[in-house]
Amino acid sequence: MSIASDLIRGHTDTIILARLMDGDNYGYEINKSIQQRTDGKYELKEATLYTAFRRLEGAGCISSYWGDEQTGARRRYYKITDVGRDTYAGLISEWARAKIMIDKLIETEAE
Amino acid sequence: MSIASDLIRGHTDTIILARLMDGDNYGYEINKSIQQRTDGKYELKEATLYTAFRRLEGAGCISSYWGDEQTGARRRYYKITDVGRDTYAGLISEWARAKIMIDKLIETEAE
DNA sequence: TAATATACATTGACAGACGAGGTATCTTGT
DNA sequence: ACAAGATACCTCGTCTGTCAATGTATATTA
Repeated sequence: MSIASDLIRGHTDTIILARLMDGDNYGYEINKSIQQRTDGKYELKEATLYTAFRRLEGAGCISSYWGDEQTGARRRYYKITDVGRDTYAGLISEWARAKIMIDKLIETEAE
Repeated sequence: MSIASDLIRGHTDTIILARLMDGDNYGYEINKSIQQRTDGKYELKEATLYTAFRRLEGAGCISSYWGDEQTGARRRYYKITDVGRDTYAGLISEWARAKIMIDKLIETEAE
């Protein structure tokens, strides 16, 4: 069973930044690694992915450059910036707090 | 520090259904109990709250009736339906799975 | 040579959150 | 008496993020 995308919404940037914390990477490969990590249960839709790249680049969290592949389709690589690293750290700790808060909110009264 | 609403998005319905699992209640009071549970860190904005009531009622998850207060402002009470209880159970288990999935996705490679 | 995979990108529609604004009643302080 | 604030409801219009649909181009494989 798949997960409603509204539950993932708000994590897209964190997910992408996490992948770039592991090193420079390009869109298609990033999405593949997301699918692998979730055993195919989740993938970012391409439109969502590229929208997020634009957003993150506009915010100064990532920078991009074209790869120098001699063969195959061109690849645009992304690199996380210092701002991006700070943002990532902040999002991680926010998630930790949000998890606890949501759990509290969706609990029913003890019986 | 407050929590980005995009992290809560997708939980609004679950949060409301959880409160109604504890018994019939009305909008203003539901929102108060949400604030109390989070020590004031979170509240549903009124527009969000009433939008969600309409959505949940339209989906058959809740029903509503006017309270018979003799004094003070009128109150519209909501009651969870059987469909709502099933929906709540489904959302809870989906959240459990989503939490695990998100944690996997925002982790960086082990070093 | 057709299909599939790789790899990028944009457009337009849609849904949920929410600021701003509105209505009405009751209580409390001055 | 009267203003301010709390209680309690509601809607409209805007914004943002997601995503289906669509398009481009190259390489591999059946």
